[in-house]
Amino acid sequence: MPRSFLVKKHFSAGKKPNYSELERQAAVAAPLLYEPCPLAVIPPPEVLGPGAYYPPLVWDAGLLSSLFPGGPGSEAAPGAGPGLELTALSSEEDEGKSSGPPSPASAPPAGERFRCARCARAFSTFAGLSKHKQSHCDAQARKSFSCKYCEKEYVSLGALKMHIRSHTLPCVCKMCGKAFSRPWLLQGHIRTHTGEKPFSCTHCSRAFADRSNLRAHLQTHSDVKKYQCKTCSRTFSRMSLLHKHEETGCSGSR
DNA sequence: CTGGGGAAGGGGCCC
DNA sequence: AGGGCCCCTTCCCCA
Repeated sequence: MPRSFLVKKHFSAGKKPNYSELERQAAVAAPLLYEPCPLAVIPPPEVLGPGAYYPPLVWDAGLLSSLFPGGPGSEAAPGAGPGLELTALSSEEDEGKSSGPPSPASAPPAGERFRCARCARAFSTFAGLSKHKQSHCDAQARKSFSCKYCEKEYVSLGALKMHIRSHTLPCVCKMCGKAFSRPWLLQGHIRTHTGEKPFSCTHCSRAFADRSNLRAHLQTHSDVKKYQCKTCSRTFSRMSLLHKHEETGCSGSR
């Protein structure tokens, strides 16, 4: 799944929000910053000001259903409360509904629209796929919690629920409307508005909003980097740098 | 081109 | 069972 899967972005690619502008607004909107889960809670322009306000593109059930007819949100009762919509988890629905919104770009041929995530065998109907899934051995059958929005399967309901949050994105930033799957992801995002950087480097004066980024930074202080090219023995502070090095063609010497 | 920072995603573990 | 947190990873952008 792409990193940005279903994450609502309100600024065009290549453009970052004006954080300094947002920071100024943060003082005004601070009490509105974090709302654990409810949806559709973007303050009006008069509250946030033009710098922080984005059009009402809240990633809620209504938008989901408009984008994915028959997909996320379309089955939620009109009066259903906001927040995490997990009604989709009932075994009843999991059995009878097709998996979620197929990507238009990756839509398979009509004859194999339903593919078994286990053995990749394709079926023209969901019923055929369901029947096929039951034919798998017991050990495989134990991994029986299937996502209705995609074809991922999990061994536990908890794991499935966690995964489904990545489809429903119940945590919405009140500053910019961006939606996240988990509250702590939203908290990390809010730091981009507030400028809070609670993770400090013990070797230099730099501070980071994210622990993982601090960890990556600490590698820059290390003489021996963590990731080594098997061909030329050159070391890198990040795996991504090593991958990039390998992709661009390691010459085999340093 | 390379290295580094920033932001974000997911799985797994613990309480 | 659910939430919080940790860790790892990826992607984008910039110097």
